[in-house]
Amino acid sequence: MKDIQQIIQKLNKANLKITPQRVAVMQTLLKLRQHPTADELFVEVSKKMPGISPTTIYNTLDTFVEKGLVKRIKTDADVMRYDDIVETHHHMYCSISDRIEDYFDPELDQLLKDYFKKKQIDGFTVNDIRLQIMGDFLQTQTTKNN
Amino acid sequence: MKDIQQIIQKLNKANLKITPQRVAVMQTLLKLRQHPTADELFVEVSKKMPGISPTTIYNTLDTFVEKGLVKRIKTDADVMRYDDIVETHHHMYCSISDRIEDYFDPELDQLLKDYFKKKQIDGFTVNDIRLQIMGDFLQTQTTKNN
DNA sequence: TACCCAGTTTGTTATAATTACAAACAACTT
DNA sequence: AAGTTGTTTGTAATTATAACAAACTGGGTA
Repeated sequence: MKDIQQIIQKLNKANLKITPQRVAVMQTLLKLRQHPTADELFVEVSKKMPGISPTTIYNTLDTFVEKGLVKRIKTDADVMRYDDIVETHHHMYCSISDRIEDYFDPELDQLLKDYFKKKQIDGFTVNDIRLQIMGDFLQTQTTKNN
Repeated sequence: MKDIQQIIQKLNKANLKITPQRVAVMQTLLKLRQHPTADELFVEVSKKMPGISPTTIYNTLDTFVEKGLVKRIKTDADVMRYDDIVETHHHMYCSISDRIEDYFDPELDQLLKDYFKKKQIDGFTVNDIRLQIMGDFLQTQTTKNN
């Protein structure tokens, strides 16, 4: 198992203690295709390491995300939000507050449309493209909503 | 209140019965800035219409989304997913199954980077751009994962 | 205008994902 | 080898959302 060595290196680089649980979670994450959920990881890791606590999975993943070893898909926000604007637009997510703003840009939409018309993705038909623009709102007045 | 008339028209166009609850939810959604959550809507609508059930809020929103009167931000999927790939990439979401695939495209990344370098968004600093490419995987073998 | 019924709303109850917390434990430093 | 700090565990709490069946109502119709 040479990839265990690599995992250990990764953890070390991130200043994390080497624990069997962390190694197992990372190993499983690397092995699984298809972006697993925390629960899927729990089930899978449990096969190798019965008795591991779900909490550990969550903790470990949080730590990994924090250290940049892993990314969360979807947003970091935690609940569904609703938007009465149905026409094409995108969203700016603030990394500090949980502010989310609309971003309209027909020029960009056209650009993307053209791009994907030219560059087909094989085996996939594109219906809609949504940008999540991550960044910071400049500290003018608002740090609210934390 | 002329916007109530517009709401009624919208609902009619979508073949939905005009109920005070639906009007109130839509009205509130239009009024609130900041993409409210279901719960925020519940609180806000409750002010005008005390006793409205949370379930109604959820039902109403689901119906609105179904009829295209409203959009859900984030994904339609329901849980967080994790990805061990930290380098820039995007995701293709299948509208039929809950399959999610990686999409790598350095050319596109460059394009977007250039685009946003040129076109600044005022009051906002862009750190990262994530595309959610919505569509369908062609029915080759897999309809799994539903 | 009164009636009817499909479509809505409601309350309650269930489920599922995630977090809080404190006690037990183990990795690494010296 | 021992101690401190970081990690894991189990349990219990919280939160968002869905299921369900009973009660109700909007709006077409007799």
